[in-house]
Amino acid sequence: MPKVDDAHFAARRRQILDAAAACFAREGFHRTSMQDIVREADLSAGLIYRYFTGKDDMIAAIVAEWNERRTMLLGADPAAGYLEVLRRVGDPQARAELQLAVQVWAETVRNPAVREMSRANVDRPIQAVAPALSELTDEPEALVRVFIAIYQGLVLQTLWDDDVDHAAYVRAVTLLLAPLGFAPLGIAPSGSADPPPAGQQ
Amino acid sequence: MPKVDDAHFAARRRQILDAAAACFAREGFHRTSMQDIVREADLSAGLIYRYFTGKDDMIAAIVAEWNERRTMLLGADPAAGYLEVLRRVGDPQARAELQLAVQVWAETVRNPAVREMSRANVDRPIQAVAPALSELTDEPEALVRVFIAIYQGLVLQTLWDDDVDHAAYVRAVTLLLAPLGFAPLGIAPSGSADPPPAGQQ
Amino acid sequence: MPKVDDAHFAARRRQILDAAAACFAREGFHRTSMQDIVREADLSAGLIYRYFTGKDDMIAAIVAEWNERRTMLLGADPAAGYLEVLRRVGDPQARAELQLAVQVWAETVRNPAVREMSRANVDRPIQAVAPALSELTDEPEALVRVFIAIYQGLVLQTLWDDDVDHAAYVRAVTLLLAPLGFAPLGIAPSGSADPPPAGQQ
Amino acid sequence: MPKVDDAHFAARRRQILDAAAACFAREGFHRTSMQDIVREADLSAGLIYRYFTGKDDMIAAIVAEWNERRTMLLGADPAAGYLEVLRRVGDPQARAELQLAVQVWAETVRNPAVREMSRANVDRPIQAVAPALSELTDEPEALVRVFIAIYQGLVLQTLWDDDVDHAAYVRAVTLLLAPLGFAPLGIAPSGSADPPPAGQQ
DNA sequence: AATGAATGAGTTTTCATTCAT
DNA sequence: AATGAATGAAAACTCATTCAT
Repeated sequence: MPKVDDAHFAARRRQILDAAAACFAREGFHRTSMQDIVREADLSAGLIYRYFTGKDDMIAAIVAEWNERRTMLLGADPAAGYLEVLRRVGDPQARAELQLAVQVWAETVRNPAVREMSRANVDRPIQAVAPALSELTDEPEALVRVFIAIYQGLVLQTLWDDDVDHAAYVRAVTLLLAPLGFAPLGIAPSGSADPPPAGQQ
Repeated sequence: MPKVDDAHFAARRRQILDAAAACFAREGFHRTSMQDIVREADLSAGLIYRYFTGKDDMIAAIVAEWNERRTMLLGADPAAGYLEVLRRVGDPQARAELQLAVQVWAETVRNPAVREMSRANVDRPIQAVAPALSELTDEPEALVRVFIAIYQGLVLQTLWDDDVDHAAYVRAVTLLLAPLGFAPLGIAPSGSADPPPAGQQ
Repeated sequence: MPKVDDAHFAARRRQILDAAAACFAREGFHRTSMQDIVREADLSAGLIYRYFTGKDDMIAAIVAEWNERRTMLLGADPAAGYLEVLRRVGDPQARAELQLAVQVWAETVRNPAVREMSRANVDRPIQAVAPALSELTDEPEALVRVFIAIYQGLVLQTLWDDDVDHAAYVRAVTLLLAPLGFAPLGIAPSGSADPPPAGQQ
Repeated sequence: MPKVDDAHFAARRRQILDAAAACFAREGFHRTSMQDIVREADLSAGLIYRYFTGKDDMIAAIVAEWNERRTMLLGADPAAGYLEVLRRVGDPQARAELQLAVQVWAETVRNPAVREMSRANVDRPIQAVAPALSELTDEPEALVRVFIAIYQGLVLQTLWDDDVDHAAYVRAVTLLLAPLGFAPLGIAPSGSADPPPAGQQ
């Protein structure tokens, strides 16, 4: 087989990363053996090492890819993106992704590279959104952190309980945000509870 | 077995669990070898198996213990306990505990027993607190979930960034909760310790 | 099994080193797998790593031991020792040792630690014997080097030809050395050629 | 196959053998991977197998070639050639060749074909030179063996010590040979470059 | 009760070799 | 003729667990 074109190379890489991500999401990084990935990807052990130097390299690649996707989702309009991300958590199809996210979080503890990437995923929104919040509070960074936490916690709770009511969760979030007059996020207390007290900005 | 032996047994168990928890917090469950624990506990490899049937048993024991502590902290007065727990996240001494929490979260994905315990940690506050919130919203469960998420996300962000301003975070939380007139949690929108000023802002 | 006494430890180490040396002598360092050694020593793979960090560690230990033996042989009386060493080459029982020596020589090329040890095996005799030769030549170091080469070459040639006549070889050496009046080495042209010039001790 | 292809074939073979020899000299036969050779030769993995059946085949080819060169060097006039070979050891440019020689020596232990070739390298000079020495000793074979050993040992010692004084070594050799009136080898006890004093045969 | 030596299956990774293109 | 992607067996090394003492 002569040198294969870039498309093939990319497809193989995809195949490996997808297999790895599936395994990692299921069993975690360190309960997944290279053999597991080889089996899942249905190719030979040796081939993997032409694409990645080892498991850590694959972890890094997966986290980096994940970050890119996240950045793109939030990129254009962080406010709208945030809601989109929040809603996606409730999508049963996204379950593997949530599982993977939690594995990544655990990996941040011992893997500085992964930690930095995850941290960047928090810092970027802070940089992007905090200025717009400075009218509401003089500590806008903390407020963005709370938003992000609200997402992160939802991921965990969704994994632990199939019956989490995501619509209600989003409504509860809007209930909290409405009093801030949080138009920038496009959030309005539509589906639930009382309308925000009049007179509050 | 006389009383002394019970005490001895308990002390040994403690010694092992503490060593294991330290290792797990540092490296995660599945990067920690039994040898690591043996070394940390400074006892013999064989002895561990008289106290635990294997690594999974130790994980279960540690998660169970961790949950007990959590339950106790929140037990009496979940509202007051919540703030206490939130503040503890900022304590540099608690770092290992945060790291361990994240490892437990990752373990919930593949370990049903651990998942059930973690889920119970969410369900219990919901049972305890939701009724008190039903005046504020007709979906109080979701609101409690948000509170818990706010804690969970803070844990992650604290692990990723040494410079998280925990006081500001708590203030941001109070800022969100204030409009709800959230006296039950003892949260007030001012600095932190003061009682909520009448009239707000 | 509780901690075992030093004698047992030493015996195990011996067992491993002997097995390794046998394999190395037969197949060379890098054609010998750890499994080969495990099989030869008739113990488990894991155990080896309680005694040596890896194959390089075993190579180093074997070379070090070999050097010690060599040093001792030459130690007291280098001249007599030299002849003894030379004669040992002809002993069929020593064949494995010769084979091992050649493997060590090959290893010196890429392994600095082994190279230094082998070099020391040349430098030591030079330091010890050269002074005594300074009456015969003003370049005694070179003369010692020649003696050593005469040994090294004999090792090679013995490995290649079962019919090398070692006695004749030793006589040829004495034939060369006799004119130097080389009493210090205790060598006398007994079996061959001309008798040493009269008056020489 | 037209003539051009033969030339091309030979050139490719050269390219592979040179690359292999360089690798082997550096790391030894069994620490050199086919990939190493492929990289050094800058061609494809598959191609090698159109020229050699495998690594052992390449080793055999390299040893055979090496022996040819040696034979040629000594061929015409073993006596003159010997000194030339001895001097070449001191040439820093020849280092790789020395390293390769030692690897070949190690390989003789387990590879009968290589052993036979190396043995032939000793036997040939013995056949060629011993008769001329029979005036000096009735065991001329042993004497030739000593000469060869003097060369072999010098190779080793040169590899272990950059500061070996090769000129002094040659002088020490002549010092030993002088009493034999060893004109046939062209060796004279004076410095080195001078022609042998007249009157000597 | 306690030890830690011993095991052997399992892990990651490398390698010689093949073969479709 | 030449390529280099692909393979799968084997290498080095680790690990949870057992058990004789």
